[in-house]
Amino acid sequence: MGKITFSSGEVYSFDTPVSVYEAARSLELTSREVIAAEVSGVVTELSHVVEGDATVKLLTYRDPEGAKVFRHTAAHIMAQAVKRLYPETKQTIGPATDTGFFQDFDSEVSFTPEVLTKIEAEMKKIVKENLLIERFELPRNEALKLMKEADEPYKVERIEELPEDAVISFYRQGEYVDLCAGPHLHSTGAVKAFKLTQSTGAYYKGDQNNKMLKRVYGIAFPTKDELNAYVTAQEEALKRDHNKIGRELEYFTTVDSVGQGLPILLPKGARTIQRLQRWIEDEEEKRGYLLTKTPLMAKRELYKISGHWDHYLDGMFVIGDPDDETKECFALRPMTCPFQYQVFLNKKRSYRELPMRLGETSTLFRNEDSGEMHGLIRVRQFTISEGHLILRPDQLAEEFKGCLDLAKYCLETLGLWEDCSFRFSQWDPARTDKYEGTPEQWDEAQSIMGELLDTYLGRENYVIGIDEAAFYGPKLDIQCKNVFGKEDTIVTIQVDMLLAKKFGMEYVDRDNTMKTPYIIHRTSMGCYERSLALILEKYAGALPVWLSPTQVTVIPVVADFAAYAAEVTDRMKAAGIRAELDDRNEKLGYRIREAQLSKVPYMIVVGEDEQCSGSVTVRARTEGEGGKFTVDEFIAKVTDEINTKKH
RNA sequence: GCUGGUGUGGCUCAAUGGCAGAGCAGCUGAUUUGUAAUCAGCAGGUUGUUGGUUCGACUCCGAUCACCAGCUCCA
Repeated sequence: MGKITFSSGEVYSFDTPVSVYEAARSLELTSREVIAAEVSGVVTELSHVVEGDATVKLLTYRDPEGAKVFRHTAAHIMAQAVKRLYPETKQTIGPATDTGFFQDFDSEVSFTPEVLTKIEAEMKKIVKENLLIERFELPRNEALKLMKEADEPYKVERIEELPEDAVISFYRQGEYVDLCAGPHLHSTGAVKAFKLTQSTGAYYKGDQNNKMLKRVYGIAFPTKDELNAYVTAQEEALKRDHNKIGRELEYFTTVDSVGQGLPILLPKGARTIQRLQRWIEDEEEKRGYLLTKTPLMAKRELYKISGHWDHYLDGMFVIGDPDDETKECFALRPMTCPFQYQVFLNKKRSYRELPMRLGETSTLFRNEDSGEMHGLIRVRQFTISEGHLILRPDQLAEEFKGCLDLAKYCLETLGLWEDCSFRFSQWDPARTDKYEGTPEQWDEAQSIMGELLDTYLGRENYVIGIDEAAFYGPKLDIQCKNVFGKEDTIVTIQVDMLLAKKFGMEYVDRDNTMKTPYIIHRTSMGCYERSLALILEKYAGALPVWLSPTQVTVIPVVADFAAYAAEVTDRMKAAGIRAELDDRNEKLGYRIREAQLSKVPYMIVVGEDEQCSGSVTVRARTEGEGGKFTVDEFIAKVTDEINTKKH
């Protein structure tokens, strides 16, 4: 009748339909580790019955698809436990995620840590009961009847939303039945190690106009060791959290009376951002950018032209009464565009002046919702390496590439490029109220940008995000993950014609006609605060030498050598190295320890030997970089690292 | 904004309705030391703020602010 070809090469022939498990078992391919199967490219359960020729790959937890099946079953076990403990709870969805699983419930129960502990205990029972997990399918009307009888309104709604011809499947484990596409494990007994990690709120269907459901997150593994290893790894990752080490290492702080999302950059943080800023401004100057400096606020009238007043008012800090048209009203700027455009608009422009690349270290203000702020990553006042390129159509491709090259150069230099991914953020044609412009204009901008992205990045290297565009145009967002695995945009490059038209930006073309230029909005390394946060996490606080607030700490062994230590410090400072002297009356080992805790790249210890020979003994943060140097050698070494921005 | 959690000196934490405490950091003094914490003393708190319950509140209840995670939203 047919044959099953396993990915390991074995072939099983059969005359009557056979389950994957039976076939694999007869060939002795199963083990306790096998948890699901991919049959002719479709992930399914081991009990799946094969009726014709098929290729089969047996999946374990080590296969990403297998892990998802495993976690999904863990989610069902949690739902079953919740239904046992709190039968009034209504179920909604409960998928596996990249690292674990969650379930959304509609329930009066407050899922406090104590309640989670109770649920975990019930889950343990369900695992111990080792319930068989059975799939069954029902016609639509019977499926609806079943879920109505079970009083699961969200499931009823889900079935009603399914297309007419959809297969409606359910999974049963013990007394628990759930509408679910599957697949699942063979039984509940395999989920040996799990932990419920947190409970939060989540809007039904992700829409904040809907009811807020209660979401419980968990993680699950085949063994306790794997669970413990994961928990330990998470704890280690959190030690890199910029919000923790950035405060401990005194890069920034926050003050209640200053307000949310308004971090105070301490001397170390300010110094590092200053280095970044000078570097970017110089780099952009080399690449033909013209530096501008424009106001941080403007009258309501400017934002009415740009569209911010209609589309972004909630995001702005307004000074004055926005509804009183008889009085002047200002707003702090949330974006630089309308300000920097005034530079172009200053006089009549010729095609010969294009491309005009304008750059500005631009401080912006955005009135984010109170729950949005996060350390230095999401704040209400921030400074970005802003730029607008005003272009003839024939210059668009090359200049777009130039922006990509610059972003790549910046992120590579910071060491973040390898952690970045690309996102083509488009508008949502169904939500025209959110966006300026016509569908034709959006189609034009998006198709141009799509072509540029296909050419310079390759289609396989970016994902598309619908309804993520700026209100005036599509964006390429370069995304970087923080220590919690959450993605944020670090660099953005946007193609826009709408605002140019709104502001009446034109140039006289070769044929003496007026043309509207294309504009690229872009950042080169993005927001300074956010970049600092990400490099603090990347390097666990041990910033590359060129960005370290202090590059060398000079420590005399005893006070007798303080004068020599001071001389060495001064020589380094004269050479442009940020050196500090630590000649406090503390034990040598103690001062070394403090320097290490501060993550300074180099510390220099000087005593009698060094003073007599005019040398320094260097202890480096990174292994292999230390040793004994003459002062000049060491200055040359550090200077080289600063100049090459080594990391 | 919503859900859950947290809030005690600069930092890390103790005190489970009955006297607010420790270590580190800080200050003063002593110690003159060769590679991860020298010794002693001193000072530092209206327990985020605020209202209530109580003979009595860091502790219980309400409000509010901030911080953390998630949702939604965004550089």
